[in-house]
Amino acid sequence: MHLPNPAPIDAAAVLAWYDTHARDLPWRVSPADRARGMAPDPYRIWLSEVMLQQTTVAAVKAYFLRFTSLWPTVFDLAAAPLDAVLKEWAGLGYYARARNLHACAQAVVNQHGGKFPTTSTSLQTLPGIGAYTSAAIAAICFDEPVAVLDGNLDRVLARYYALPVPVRDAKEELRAALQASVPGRAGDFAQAMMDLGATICAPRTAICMLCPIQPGCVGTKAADPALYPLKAAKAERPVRKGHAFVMTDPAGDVYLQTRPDKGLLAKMTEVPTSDWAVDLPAVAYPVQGDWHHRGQVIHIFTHFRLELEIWSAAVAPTGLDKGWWAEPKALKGEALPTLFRKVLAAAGLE
DNA sequence: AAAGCGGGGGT
DNA sequence: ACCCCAGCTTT
Repeated sequence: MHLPNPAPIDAAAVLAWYDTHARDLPWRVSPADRARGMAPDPYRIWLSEVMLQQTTVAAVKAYFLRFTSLWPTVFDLAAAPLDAVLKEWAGLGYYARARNLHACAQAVVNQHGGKFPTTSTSLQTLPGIGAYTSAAIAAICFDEPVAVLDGNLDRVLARYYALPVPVRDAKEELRAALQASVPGRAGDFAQAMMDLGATICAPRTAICMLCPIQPGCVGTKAADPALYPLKAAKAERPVRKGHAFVMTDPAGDVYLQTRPDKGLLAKMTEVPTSDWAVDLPAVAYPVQGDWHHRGQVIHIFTHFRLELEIWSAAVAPTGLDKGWWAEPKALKGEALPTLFRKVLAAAGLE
């Protein structure tokens, strides 16, 4: 074991800090309102938590406000077409989240009468809700005394315990240590610890002087807390290359199509491309036309770097049947991931 | 247990 | 250039 006898976090100190330093977030019930008995809306907490998976608060805010404006309740979201949800999600990334979000809304409506389950165990059976999100919803909405452990908390706890191994190799120990620290105000505690990780114990800077749990922090005693968490070996990012084809018809409309149901950017909108390969494939234009090279687009995915050669041409609107022709001014409303917005921009559209 | 899956902002 | 973020699902 790496933590033979981990001291619990001083939850009272964390909560006292939170009472005066809680961030003001669109989906949050403030600690003062919570103390008055105001309870968070599980729909809004769920929506925010799904959006926040691997995504920063700053990026989420506008999407959250847009979604709750369009679909104020889980019934509204469940009744929306998946296409509309994907369009609104475009640009936020990890598009499986949007498909699971829609499926989850429908499950809540059709199988739970429109009410979210109230325990972490039952929440975890829903699409797109895993260990973290189920715990977060149960704690924040229903004060279930459960450990809410995310990447943010991994870092805080690795520092607090001066964890001598990468977090990956001690995940359950950290969870047990956090679980042993959860107080009655479980929801506020969960949110407080995340605020602590975001504002005090941040990835590169730890403002230990302001930290409510600095007295018990082994990382500050033993060494520089910023040394933690220890990093596992890094994997190199491979490169893939391909061609992208932007076609306009005599009316100036752009040819778009829908990506396959599974895999990368599933069901999102794209322009035709070649395969993406280690060696740049030979150019094979989709149809005849006066093709021009419009430069290169580089896009970084988590697991590879993509380099696309951009080609554009004015073509006759025949011989293409999979997709549709879209007016350039309507591109903003399409379910285009950032990659293909870059492609269209390189071709002089958008 | 490992791999696949986006995008953006901070440093 | 690199890091990392309120992770989940599939294999």
